[in-house]
Amino acid sequence: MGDKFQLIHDVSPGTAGWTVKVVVAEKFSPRVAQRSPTKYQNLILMDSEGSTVQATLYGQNITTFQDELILGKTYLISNALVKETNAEYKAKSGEIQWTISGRTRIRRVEENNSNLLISTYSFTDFEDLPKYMDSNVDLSVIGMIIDIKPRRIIQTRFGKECQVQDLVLVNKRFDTVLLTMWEAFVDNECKYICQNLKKKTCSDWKASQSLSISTKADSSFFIDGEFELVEEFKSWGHTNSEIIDNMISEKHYLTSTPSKLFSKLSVLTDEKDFTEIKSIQGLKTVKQFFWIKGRASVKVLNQTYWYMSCNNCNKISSENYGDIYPCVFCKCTDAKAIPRAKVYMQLTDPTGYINATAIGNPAEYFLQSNAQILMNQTLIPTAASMRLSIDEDEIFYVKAITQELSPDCKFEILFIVNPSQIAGDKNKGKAPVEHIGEPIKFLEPTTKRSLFHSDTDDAQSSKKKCDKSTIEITKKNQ
DNA sequence: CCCCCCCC
Repeated sequence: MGDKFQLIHDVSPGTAGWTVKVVVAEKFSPRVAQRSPTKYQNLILMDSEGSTVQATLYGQNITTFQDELILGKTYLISNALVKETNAEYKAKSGEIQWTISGRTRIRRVEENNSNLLISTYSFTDFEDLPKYMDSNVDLSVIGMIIDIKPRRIIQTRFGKECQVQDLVLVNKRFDTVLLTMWEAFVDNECKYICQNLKKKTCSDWKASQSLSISTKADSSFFIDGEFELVEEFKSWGHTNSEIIDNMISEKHYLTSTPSKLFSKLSVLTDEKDFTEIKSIQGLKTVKQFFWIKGRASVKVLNQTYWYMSCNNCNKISSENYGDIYPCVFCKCTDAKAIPRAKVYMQLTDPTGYINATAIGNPAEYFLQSNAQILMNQTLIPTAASMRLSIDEDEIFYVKAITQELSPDCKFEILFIVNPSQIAGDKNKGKAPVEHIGEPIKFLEPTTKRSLFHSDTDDAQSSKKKCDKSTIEITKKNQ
């Protein structure tokens, strides 16, 4: 890791223009907030000095960035939202948290910093595992996978059905342990391991497949995509390929496993990991559309009247104007970063007022400006530089988004129609042909889910899954 | 369709 970049400690709330090179040291499973339907995912990032910072992803960004921030990989990160952790919860003052969102710039660096990462782990010897049985401690082990058993369904003591799958690990002393993967780990990590197993010849695989497992909290465990994480196991595997071959083919560690030795180190018993159905039953986002005839004006002058966007999907971009880049949202490989107008304003009619946001065309129409001008404008605008209020009635098509736990609706202006454009009452109730706004598109509801996302998506519906992996002890192989 | 923020 070079040192031309800042370190985690150099970045405080308000620090500008920073870039930190980090390794994704831990990646926790996405969770649903206890007091709101918000989904969040915490990561631990580590810089070249081994300092760490907690980074959080929210909502849709979790799936958006899941292939972007891979455990064990190195990234250059800039422009994350940096703030002190909530005073209500922080253990000590000065604790910093990064929020990763669409405006965060993330660049993959092809560097292997696994040694740095590994150096922060303390691994428990397989032979010491029995003393931790049933103690519910978090620990890490390191080893090579030499077998994957079929997945199976078990019933927990609460009657819940869980899918599990066993892996057999071997360490450098040829001790074996059975690692049981639970729920989402079966769908994700086990599937991933199996895929790689099929792609490679047996000797390639066993010689290079190495991993470290952390049962820390609900953290994912490490499996490096290219299996380069634990170099030392590569050479060990090559040197001892005959013995490992024999273990794989003979499987004598299985026949010599007394079932009574199977005892879980940790069981999912934490009641607070489960969600009461009644607390999620009524939750839904209500969206309503309606028309308002009235006037609009900007009340908050000091706001940002634009954001950098993807020319393909309009989502926020972390790139510089004009740059061609792969968009994390729409996956367009040659997206272009272009400004998009945005304005926060107040709508009034004789009965009252609401605050509303307009984005894109309606914003440009209202401001009588365009995104590029807005982007280049450095001073707080005045009425001379853009229109800040409309002095005659216009018709606004507004979307209301009611948010759980937020007392106020948020309003968004989808388009603006000048009343003169509407000829008489014949068009009443119809969308006008000429409107100032985005083209109206009627899209089939789409789902962005893919198989590999099912973990996160299920996590919010069924709340927290039991995604801990437990280590079960098998008889040693010698 | 887009912005903002969000959790322990």
